[in-house]
Amino acid sequence: MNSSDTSIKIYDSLQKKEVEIKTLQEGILTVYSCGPTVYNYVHIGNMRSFLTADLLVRTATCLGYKALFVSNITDVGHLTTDDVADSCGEDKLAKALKSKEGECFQNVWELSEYYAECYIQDSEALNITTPLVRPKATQHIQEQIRAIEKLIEDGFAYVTDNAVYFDISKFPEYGKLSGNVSQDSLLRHVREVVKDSDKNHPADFALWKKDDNHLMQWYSPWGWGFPGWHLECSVMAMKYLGETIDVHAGGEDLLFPHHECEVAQSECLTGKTFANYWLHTRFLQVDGEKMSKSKGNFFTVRDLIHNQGIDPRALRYALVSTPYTKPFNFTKQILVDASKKIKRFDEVINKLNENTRLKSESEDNTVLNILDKLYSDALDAMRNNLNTSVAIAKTLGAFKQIGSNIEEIKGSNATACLTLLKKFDSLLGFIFPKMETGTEKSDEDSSCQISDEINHLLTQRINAKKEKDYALADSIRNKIQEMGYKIIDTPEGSTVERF
RNA sequence: GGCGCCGUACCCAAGUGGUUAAGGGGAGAGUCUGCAAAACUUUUAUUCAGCAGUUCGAAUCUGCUCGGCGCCUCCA
Repeated sequence: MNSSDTSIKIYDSLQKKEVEIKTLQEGILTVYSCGPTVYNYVHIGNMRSFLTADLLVRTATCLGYKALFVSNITDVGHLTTDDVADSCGEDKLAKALKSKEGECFQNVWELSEYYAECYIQDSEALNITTPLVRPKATQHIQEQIRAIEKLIEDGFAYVTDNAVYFDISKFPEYGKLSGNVSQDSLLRHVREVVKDSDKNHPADFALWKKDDNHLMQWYSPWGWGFPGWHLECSVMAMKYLGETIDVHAGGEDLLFPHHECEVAQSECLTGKTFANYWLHTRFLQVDGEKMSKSKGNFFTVRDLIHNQGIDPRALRYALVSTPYTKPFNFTKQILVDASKKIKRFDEVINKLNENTRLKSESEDNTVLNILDKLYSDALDAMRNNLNTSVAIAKTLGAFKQIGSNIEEIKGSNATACLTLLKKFDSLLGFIFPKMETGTEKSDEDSSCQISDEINHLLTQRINAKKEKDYALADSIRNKIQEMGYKIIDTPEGSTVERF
């Protein structure tokens, strides 16, 4: 690998090995990332998988690709038992409406609108690249109906009294993505829940459900009803990115049935490969266990950022600290470590900003050259299957480099360092704070809450120190610490900050 | 039952045929400091779950054993 190499390697779930991405069009990378079903706030596990797509897009962009990125919002059709091909069970949105949290909404439309908006806010907080389009399933019903009509016309789908189904026997490759090729594994869990005796094969999946009682329904050639969950992604990916896309990303759980079904219906629609590469993010665990509400180890992005005061950059740092190919064990410790690093970033950046105003004394570019090399190493790591662990190590190396030479880095050198750090930031996205639009309050928070009382104590301590009354100085420090602040003495004076 | 993953220091973790086996946390030492804290410098795995094999060469490939886990079942 050398610095002019712009190839990107990823682990492709279809080929089940690491491969180099050959884009369909030179210099353009199309990425479709499966977004959330908006029936609740997104949690950190959702975000980890969205972050994978984001990192791929960032890496490609840093390498000079034009990355075309689309990420959907599922706001209809995702049933609670979509696993089974029959798509029976309750609509997730309808179920959410009936739940306690759902009481404040007039209807499912309002509910999905609300959670979709929250999802976008949370994505932005975590500095996830804004997609070109965030298509919603409900805004693409006509496209889905047309796709179903074509599938029926071409003999890939059939109609029963209850639904329109995709006929998996017409697509011999069904199962190629998930490895669920045996009849046994296809049938295993379908048997118990067959609701439609007119189905050809129990594993045939629904493209359209006839249901004139559903809370969200549309009129179709097959009467009132709603689309199946899998079709929306096929239709929207093709609409915005073309019949074949380069990379399709999502959580590992989507591999089957969701992505398997997408492949089948898309490839039957167009006769072309749907996605050349499949990128699946492994699950996130919390303290070694699966994250679930019942275990009480369930974290939403909003809760951590807004209620627990976690810097969104620290959360982002933590969530990407282990490559997407490995399960990630989220712990409080990781978040604490990440927060410390972010704080350090800020300190270094502030100091650099101050130093830009000083006159540069030397023409020595050693540090800059080292930083340049570290950046190219980080980019190489990202090209190599999004190895965030190494990329982060290189980033920390850069900060260490600057930190140990900070007094010598002045003027144009300081400016050049900041420019380089911005390159690291465009790759990894957690170094510089996002420009806040007034919702974030952490800055004022810390300054506001340093009350007059504390400032008074601080002054008293400084005076005590001047008079070499260290016993008094220490007792004042203890007092301040009891109030939840720690003292930082610098050559320029003393300040406090929250623990 | 089927498919798949993982086991690297006290902890997290990168590394997938030849490297001094990254990086972070923790712990120890030093610089600075009245003392702390922070920061900086530095030390911390002759060894990669075990055994056998392939190879000039293995953490990395193959086989077996032991241990942990995921998916196929709500999920990103």
